[in-house]
Amino acid sequence: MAKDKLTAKQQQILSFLQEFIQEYGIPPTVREIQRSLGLSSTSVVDYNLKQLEEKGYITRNKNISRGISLPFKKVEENVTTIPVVGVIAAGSPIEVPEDLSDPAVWADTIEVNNSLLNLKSDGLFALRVKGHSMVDALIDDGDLIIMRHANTAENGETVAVWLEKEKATTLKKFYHEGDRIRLQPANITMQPIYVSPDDIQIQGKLVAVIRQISK
DNA sequence: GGTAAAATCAAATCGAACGT
DNA sequence: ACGTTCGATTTGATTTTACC
Repeated sequence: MAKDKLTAKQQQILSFLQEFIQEYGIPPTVREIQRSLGLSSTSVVDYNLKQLEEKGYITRNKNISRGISLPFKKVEENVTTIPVVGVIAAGSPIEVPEDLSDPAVWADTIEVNNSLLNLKSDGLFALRVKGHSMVDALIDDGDLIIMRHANTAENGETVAVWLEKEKATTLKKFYHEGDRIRLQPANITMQPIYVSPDDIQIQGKLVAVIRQISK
């Protein structure tokens, strides 16, 4: 696996590093990191920096002040990093977090080589599918779906929809029929849901499906 | 058999000293 | 001023033990 998991603290340090370098052009000192995280010892910072270094997130120059550097952007030019923000399932309540830029809400991320998918990278997020309501659209339990943020949809598009009454998000095909909306499961055994446009909020459109067949 | 309490072990943190 | 190291301490998770 490409990515080792980071602890919350390491995430904090990493994003602080990124912001600091972004702002001042130079990396912060150990003590500045310490202060910003409210720690009482620099050794904690050192400890976590070592962890980060081992996992390949940073590089450190020994003997030099401000010797931390980020190995040029984990995200290389031809790779798009997409946050996996949660699980989507017909019927059960799932929040799609608003602030996708906050790493804290990411369950995980996936990296997709741009040559595999013809994508604009902005507004993308991914969800793990739970349930079988979309089997006839080649989406089944356990699949990873890549979505793009959107507030509107055309008829026939597959969208993630927030159902105001159920307080849930679900994946369905979208059809606007007169003054109501039909949310059609792509599963012959399941019935469509009819809702008023006021009761739903479109979260995003389906962009791609990733299915793992075996390990 | 099931579980709460106790023991154990590793990871994380601290505070201070030391090195450049 | 800044980075590094080290022993002691705390915290958290895991395993073992003891008891009903």
